[in-house]
Amino acid sequence: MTNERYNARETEPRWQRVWDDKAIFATTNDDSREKYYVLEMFPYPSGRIHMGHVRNYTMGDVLARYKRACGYSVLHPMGWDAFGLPAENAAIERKVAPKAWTYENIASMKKQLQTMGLSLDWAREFATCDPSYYKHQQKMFLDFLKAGLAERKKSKVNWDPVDHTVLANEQVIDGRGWRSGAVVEQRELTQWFFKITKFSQDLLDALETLDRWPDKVRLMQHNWIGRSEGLKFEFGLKGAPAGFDKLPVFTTRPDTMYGPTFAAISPDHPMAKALAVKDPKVAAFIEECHRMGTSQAEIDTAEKLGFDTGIKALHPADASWELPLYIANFVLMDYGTGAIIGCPAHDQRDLDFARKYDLPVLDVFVPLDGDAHVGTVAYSPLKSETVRYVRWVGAPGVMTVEEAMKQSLAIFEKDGWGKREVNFRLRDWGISRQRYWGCPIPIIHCETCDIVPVPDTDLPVVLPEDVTFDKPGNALDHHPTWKHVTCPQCGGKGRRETDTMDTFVDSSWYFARFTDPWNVDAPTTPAVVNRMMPVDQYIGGVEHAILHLLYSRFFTRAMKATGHIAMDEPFAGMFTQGMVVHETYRKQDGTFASPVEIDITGDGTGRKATLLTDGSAVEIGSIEKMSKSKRNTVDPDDIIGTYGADTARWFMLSDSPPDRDVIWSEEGVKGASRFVQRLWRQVGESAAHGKSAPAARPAAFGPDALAVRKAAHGALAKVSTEIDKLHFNVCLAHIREFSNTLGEALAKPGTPAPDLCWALHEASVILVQLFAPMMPHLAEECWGVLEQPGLVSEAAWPQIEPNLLVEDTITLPVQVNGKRRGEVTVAREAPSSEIETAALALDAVKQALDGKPVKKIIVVPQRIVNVVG
RNA sequence: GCCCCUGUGGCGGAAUUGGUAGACGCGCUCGACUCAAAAUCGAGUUCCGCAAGGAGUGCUGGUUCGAUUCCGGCCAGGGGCACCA
Repeated sequence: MTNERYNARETEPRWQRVWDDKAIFATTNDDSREKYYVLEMFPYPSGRIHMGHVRNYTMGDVLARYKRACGYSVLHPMGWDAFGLPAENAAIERKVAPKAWTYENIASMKKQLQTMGLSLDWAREFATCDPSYYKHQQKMFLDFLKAGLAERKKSKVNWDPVDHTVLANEQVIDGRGWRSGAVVEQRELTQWFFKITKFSQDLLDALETLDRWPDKVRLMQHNWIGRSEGLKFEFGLKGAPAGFDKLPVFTTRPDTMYGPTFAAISPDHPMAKALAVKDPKVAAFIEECHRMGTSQAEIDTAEKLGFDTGIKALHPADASWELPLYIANFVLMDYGTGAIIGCPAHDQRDLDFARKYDLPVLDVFVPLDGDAHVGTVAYSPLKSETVRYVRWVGAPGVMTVEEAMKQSLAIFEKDGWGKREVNFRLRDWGISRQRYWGCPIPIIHCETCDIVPVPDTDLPVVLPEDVTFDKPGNALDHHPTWKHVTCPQCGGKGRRETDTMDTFVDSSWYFARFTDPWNVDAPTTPAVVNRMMPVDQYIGGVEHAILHLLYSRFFTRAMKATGHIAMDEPFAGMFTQGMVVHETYRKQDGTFASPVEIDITGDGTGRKATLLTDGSAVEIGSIEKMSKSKRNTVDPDDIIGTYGADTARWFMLSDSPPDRDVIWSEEGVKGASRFVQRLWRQVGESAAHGKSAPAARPAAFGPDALAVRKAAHGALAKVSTEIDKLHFNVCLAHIREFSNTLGEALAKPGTPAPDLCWALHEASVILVQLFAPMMPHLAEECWGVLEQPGLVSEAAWPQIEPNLLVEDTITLPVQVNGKRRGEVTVAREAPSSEIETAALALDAVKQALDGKPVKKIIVVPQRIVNVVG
């Protein structure tokens, strides 16, 4: 028996070295066992890991270690999402080269990750800024180009004036750049795009098949893709400029075609531009529209503005029905056709516009009172006197909006005025970034040949390292020589594309690269990638629910189309973990204090915080996401240094369900630390009993030994199913419960009988295996104490003895009229009649019935008895 | 505005998917050890009540022998999308 406290600082590095020396977490690609691919979202090498990483990688590690024990060939790799703006900012602020800065950060973060004891296959490690990685990305870009999945087009882009770069729609949040927070401007630029919209319908449909994804994420993607069905038709035009004799329009409300009073086009519509050339008033109006901001507040408060062009739009059903055509600021060019039909009675925006410009409101259906009738309003009989054209099939009367839309759409299609069309909100993915620290786009612009792909033999196009950041904008573009090349086609003067790829491209296929990062000739090795992919369980933050996950789904499809992979979906299972949050502390001057700067006294309700330096009071504030600005971060190094990685890992998993936020608290960590010591003690005591246990398994077990064995195998069964469901908090509760039971058995006075000794030792071995995925270092140490062969990290998951999971006698609760009054203990297979008799014989039941006759007895086998009086 | 999720002790949360509500942990209370404190260990801890007993899963109706679980209405908190026609 050992009385020494468990010393994580000594054991953890030791076991990490053992695992490393034996390379037990290396995965070979020719393993014949069934594969299981566990992946956590790889980190950006900012320099330090934070608690979010600790949580993310602990979850993945538990699963990886568990699946390994279950006999799978587990792939669990790690790498670095290494391109991005912070490296350039560091270059500007600290005069270090982006490359050097990035690789130094990788080195120090890797060291930190290694102290966590993760079961990673480091042999597969790469950074996306390695030329050996982005070489293949450039190749795939060219493949996509050939396959029509990438193209160059002029487009209005979101321009971030602070970062001096273009942003994808997905990267603009409330009209601001996702990184800089600057108000985004609209600019017209020629850009490279990935044609994600080619897969709009497929990306939407396939969401149905992703049954191991959170509903929330699927829903978000569903809405983001934004499919809407409607009618596309054309207005005839009177008085339009040359070349515009028809105006195509898309509407999702064909039923409102009976009551339009105007038509409108976007200020960016080609016809508006044509008008502006001739009419300075139009030009001025368009200019005014463009001045309007795109921020949320500005859009909310923006007034509807319109300019009457004098042109008449002719209703497709009746050319004599002329509608005034406006240029209107609220019409978007990039949705539908950039033109709308205005029916003020049934659209709030149209109504606002009509009121402002004094246009009639023709109610198609019900009398108008106040706001426009939208949504699922029931339809009243049509009022032909207010409607210029009515041809309704079926009985006029009450019908739902859906029904009205369906019927009117059918009429319009039948009469040939328009066609059913599907529109998506999803836009093509603009990938050009005017930044240095990214993957170069392998294109040469030639004066005679125009766009020329860099020949495969010249790949990778490597980033130059001698760059300066003394002026704003793209350092790559500023480089004196890099971009000047000869055209590979004509040998004439050429210029390299100086835009680099959006860093989301880098992270859109790294999971596939992990399957064979050694392949120098191709991005993937088909035989390998098609065996190892898809990722069986992907784990990461919900903040990537749309961007990264949607791009990866697109990229996998594009890789399939170009022969680099044979599947559509990269992630069979997806899990979004919650954040790590912490209390905030506010000093008297209003600034925040860090947890290490304060001292907390008092109990749960009367807790008081004071500043360590001068003892002044500190206000304990709200619980927030850990952030530098709130100064409520906790450094993983400090925690691991003080308590050990196992304690940190255990606490990360214990308190909250993994998909919800977890509150990091000093008390909680201490609780985890206590448990580590408790386990160490229990295992020590059990090991001592093990020494006096018979070598062979006893033929029979007494009641005490049986109880211990039942607890062990019960816990084994529960823990197994809960890990599979990623319910780590529940899983840990079961382990603690089992430890409590074992503790009680160990605390019993007297010398245990041989069969109990055997059972205690068996139970301890199982206990150690159960917590090994969460606390692997402690488990290895205990494994040795219990004199088990080899490493627990390589041991097979224990076999459940099913006969220990069923009880011969069971205790059933007895209710009277739904209220619990007592319980009966009966044989598991006892017939209902016997249970009824036993239940009615209970004094408490008789008392509760109070002499009333029994109307009915419900016996649910092995569950409950309910006596209805 | 549209769409979605969540409401359980002082706190984080369990509950075999309709069957003993509060597992497990944190905190707290009492006790042991100690000159004392920390640490550790043990007992208790949903609320009201001395007790018998009663109430109780945001509120409110309903279905059911039985509802935290299913259905309707409301309230509160959180998230996503948004001049998308």
